[in-house]
Amino acid sequence: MEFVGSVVRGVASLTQAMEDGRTQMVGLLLPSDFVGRPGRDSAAYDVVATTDLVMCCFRKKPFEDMMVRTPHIAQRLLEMTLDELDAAREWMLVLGRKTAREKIASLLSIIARRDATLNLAGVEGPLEFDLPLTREAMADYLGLTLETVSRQVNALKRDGVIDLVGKRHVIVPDFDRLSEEAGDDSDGGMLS
Amino acid sequence: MEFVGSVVRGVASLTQAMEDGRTQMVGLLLPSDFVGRPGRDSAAYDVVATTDLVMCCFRKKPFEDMMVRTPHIAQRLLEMTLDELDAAREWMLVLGRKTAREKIASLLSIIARRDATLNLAGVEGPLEFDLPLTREAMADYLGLTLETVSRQVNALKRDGVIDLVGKRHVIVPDFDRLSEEAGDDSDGGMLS
DNA sequence: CGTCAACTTGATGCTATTCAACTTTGGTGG
DNA sequence: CCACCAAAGTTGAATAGCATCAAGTTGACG
Repeated sequence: MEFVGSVVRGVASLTQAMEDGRTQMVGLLLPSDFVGRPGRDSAAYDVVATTDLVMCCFRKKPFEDMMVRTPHIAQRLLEMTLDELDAAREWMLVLGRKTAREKIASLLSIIARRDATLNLAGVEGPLEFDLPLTREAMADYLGLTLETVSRQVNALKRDGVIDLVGKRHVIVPDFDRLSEEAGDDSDGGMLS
Repeated sequence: MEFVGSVVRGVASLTQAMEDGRTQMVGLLLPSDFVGRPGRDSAAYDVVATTDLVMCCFRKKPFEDMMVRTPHIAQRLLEMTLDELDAAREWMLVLGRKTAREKIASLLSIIARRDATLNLAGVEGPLEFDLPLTREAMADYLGLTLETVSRQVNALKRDGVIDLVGKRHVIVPDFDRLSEEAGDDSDGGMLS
């Protein structure tokens, strides 16, 4: 990898594969995410664009030089890396302990939240967004098969947790309901 | 969390839990690992010692001040965090895509490797170490139940991949064999 | 020698996978 | 404009793998 940079528009995925073809997505790169590993040569993972993608890139070497000269940048990068580490660990809980339905709900919840904050919408009222992933990509992210993804997405639709327009456009009428389904259950017992 | 520090002796675990009790270990802290989150107050996870533990601690505030004054430290910390991120992502593949048997083999493989590098032993000949984790802790790390852990550990023993002395002391006669079982299959096809 | 936590083992059921067929969608060229 | 195709997605039936529940067993320690 000759470059580092950050995603401006579109979605890319970071995947890891075994020789027999089993694949796990280990990172979802949405707009504003940083890509690359200053101080490392090894490209440990495959980076693949899953939609049309616009990135803002720097040659790695000059960037690293700048890092050494500008302590602020290293500190900012450390913060971003800690955020990524948090995200990775949150995802470990999803992969290790959640059911298929909860996994789907978790993914939709994350994308919805990201999309909402980016599009300056409040968390009130129905959220709405396009899935930037195929069913197969979702399966690779969630540690499921694409068939199971399909079944559970449609189950959530049948149960009114989400609504679908076509196969990719998702409407979330009640975000708290989705969070419950994800097992995140943020609010606990709100009133009394 | 008032402190940051690093593990000197013993093992601690970083876990995340859902309200209903499901638990996922998101990090295994072995000697030389760093603990804590400079620049963050939130204690996002539970840190629990799983054996007797000796740590080398600093109060967080002075440590952060030192970080600002000494760019080197921030850069070293960034490297360590990137390593942790790699480890977390490797573990995502384990959690998402590996079978119970492969998960067990992966865990043993990691502990064996860590233990070997720490005890300055080569990777040749039989490796030998004590499991620093109960079956339940292993289950929480692997996203399995403790019963499945027990069954698969004993299956690996029956198949001669490992040998057990008591319930905790593990002997690995052939590390490559263990790697194969873990699905890591490093060597591929060595001779022709 | 009794007790408790860690661990093992067995029987059963459920969830997600597997394999296979089928449908929908969007794009291409006749 | 429509027939055709490939890629994406859906659906069904059968099965495997792990979870669950329920007894046991072992080993360390008072």
